[in-house]
Amino acid sequence: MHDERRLAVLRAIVQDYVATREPVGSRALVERHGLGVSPATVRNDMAALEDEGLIAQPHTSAGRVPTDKGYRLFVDRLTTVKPMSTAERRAIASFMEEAHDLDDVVRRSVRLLAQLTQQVAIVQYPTLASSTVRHIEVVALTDTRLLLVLILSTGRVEQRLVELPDPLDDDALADLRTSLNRAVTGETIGAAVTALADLPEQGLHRTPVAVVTAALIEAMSNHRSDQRVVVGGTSNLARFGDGFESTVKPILEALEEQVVLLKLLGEASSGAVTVRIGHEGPYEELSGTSVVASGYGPGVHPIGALGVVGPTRMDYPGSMAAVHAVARYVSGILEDS
Amino acid sequence: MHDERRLAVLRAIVQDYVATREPVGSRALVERHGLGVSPATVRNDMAALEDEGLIAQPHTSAGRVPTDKGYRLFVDRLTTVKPMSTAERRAIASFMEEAHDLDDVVRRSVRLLAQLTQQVAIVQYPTLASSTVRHIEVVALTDTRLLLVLILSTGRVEQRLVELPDPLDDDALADLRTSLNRAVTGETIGAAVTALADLPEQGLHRTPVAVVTAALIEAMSNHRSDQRVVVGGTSNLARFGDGFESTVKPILEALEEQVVLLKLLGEASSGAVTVRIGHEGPYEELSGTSVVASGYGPGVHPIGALGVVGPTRMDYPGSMAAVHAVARYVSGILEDS
DNA sequence: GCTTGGCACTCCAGATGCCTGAGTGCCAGG
DNA sequence: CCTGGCACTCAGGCATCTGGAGTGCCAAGC
Repeated sequence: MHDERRLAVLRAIVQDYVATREPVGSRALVERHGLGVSPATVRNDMAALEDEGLIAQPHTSAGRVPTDKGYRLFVDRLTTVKPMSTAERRAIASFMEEAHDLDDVVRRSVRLLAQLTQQVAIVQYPTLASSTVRHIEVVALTDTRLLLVLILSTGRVEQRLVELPDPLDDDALADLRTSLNRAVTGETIGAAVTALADLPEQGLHRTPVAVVTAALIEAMSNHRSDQRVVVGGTSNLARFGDGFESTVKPILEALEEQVVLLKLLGEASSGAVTVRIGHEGPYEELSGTSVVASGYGPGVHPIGALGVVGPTRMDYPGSMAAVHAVARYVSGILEDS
Repeated sequence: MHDERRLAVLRAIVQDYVATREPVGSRALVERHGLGVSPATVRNDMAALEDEGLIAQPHTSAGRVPTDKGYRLFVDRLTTVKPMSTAERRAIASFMEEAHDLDDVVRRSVRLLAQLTQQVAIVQYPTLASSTVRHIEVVALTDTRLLLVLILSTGRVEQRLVELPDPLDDDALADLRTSLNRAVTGETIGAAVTALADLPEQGLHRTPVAVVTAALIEAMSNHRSDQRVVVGGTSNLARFGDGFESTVKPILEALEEQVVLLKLLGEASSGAVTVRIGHEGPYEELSGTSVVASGYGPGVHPIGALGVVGPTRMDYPGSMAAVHAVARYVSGILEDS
């Protein structure tokens, strides 16, 4: 059987449906794409595709719409990687290279992704787990209140305020600063935590040093603070179309929950773009949406992730290309910083 | 004439319309509120109110709806300050007191406001202009790359990465650090900028010191970084009701533009709650929305602002009370930190 | 002079019914 | 295996109708 033509029909259906947002019929299909066969033939193919669960019709005598399974097949086998135009590459580069600060990089990435894909963009900060400690700074705000500033290799800067039981004089402060840095500088977060726990004074209770190290350990191992995510392009939800309550609201809710966002981004290795379509995701309410995501980071192991969220009916090739490009660019920036 | 009754009618109309989202008629009015008069009388009053432009009817033979002017009169003269219940006060306190870090305070405030008002909440970080410099830390990442960390009295921490033309050794770094801090610690941002500009080495070009001070001056006077705003509760937009494209989309767009947000919050003195209703705002597209905002900060001069955005048809007394309470709470926290 | 009941009028919203066009499935012939 | 033809289905648009909620005005009453 002409299996390839059937797949071509599927591809055409996906493309047309994405473009028009309307169920696509056999006649329109042969007209808009140059399949050299008659509508009747296409109808037969469609029937077969429907049997396989790749497409469906909203009601009898309406056109066909791809199912989640259909989209899946489309992205897995029918998508040709659409490279970004050089103009686009240039635009990305010039927009991103103005950023030096990590915050800047993240914020710009979000805007860029949202802009490129016309969808909601999500960018996760580099995880703490994949960073090493570059420096710890201890600043006395008053004599019983310290600000700890933790500077990580990825450019992240975490702050923490601690209240001391007893005042600490300048010399003690300097000692503390050097001993802390000696213990943890250059270490991974995991190693730093154990190094801090092993510090001689750690055993004693309620000493300033003990309080500070405890706060640092808490800051480093606290998963909540690890989950920093930035969202942008929410106004693109307006393009979502019909069914506000049922589709947009759950998304807005999800976007407010960092935990949910992180689950959506999932784990992807750097460089590889993951696509999660409709029901494949962990949340029932988000069944009408897809997520295109990628890890980023210098090596193979990602240190963070970014992606876009949109309706299942979305431009997968375009989104995948954009996510891929931005992830690569961010990786590059982080590499040499 | 019975002016007070007319106002009572207006108040009743506003309350009912806010509650039901539907134009309110004369009969329903006398039934739901205990006005001791007949529907016919109320109709006369309504006609008068309509002449004054305080209410309007969507079409002949429909109930009445308050106009912007009507809401304005309502908030100015007909609103009795509804104090928060002690339970609510307690909830606010317990939720907020877990925050120490400024970031924490801001994030929690947003959530809290969104929760209390069931609307979109906006919280601005303390402005740089109203802060004094507490400390400047200079960390060498490599020998030609420094991370400047600027710690302000309000708890804000700004970072900036600078690239040096020539390597800087440890001693020079220490000198730099102390001289910077001697120059600016305790100064207001404005004074700090001039102090930095007056540093002896500033004149020389391309020295490390010159590069660093230039970066600091830029960081302190850069208005873009001054405009940090956090938004939350966007999923409450779903309660907005009808007209997605026309109402919700412009709001989502506005929420992505920091500049617009700041304009919306406007300037309010600390402690006083401002209400901007519909067309009173600077943006035509946001004519269906109102903003309830307040400055916060220890003294009378606000160091930041926060508020909520919602449909003109919103619960003004409740929102005003919530905004007021949160602003006061945030002021309190910042006072003793 | 304000209030009130009555009454005629308006007009939206929802229900009903009809019709058209797009699209399908199937069959018989090439 | 493709194709043209044909009967069938059904959503969506359009017109029509009706009920009900609400109004404005007027004349009578307190």
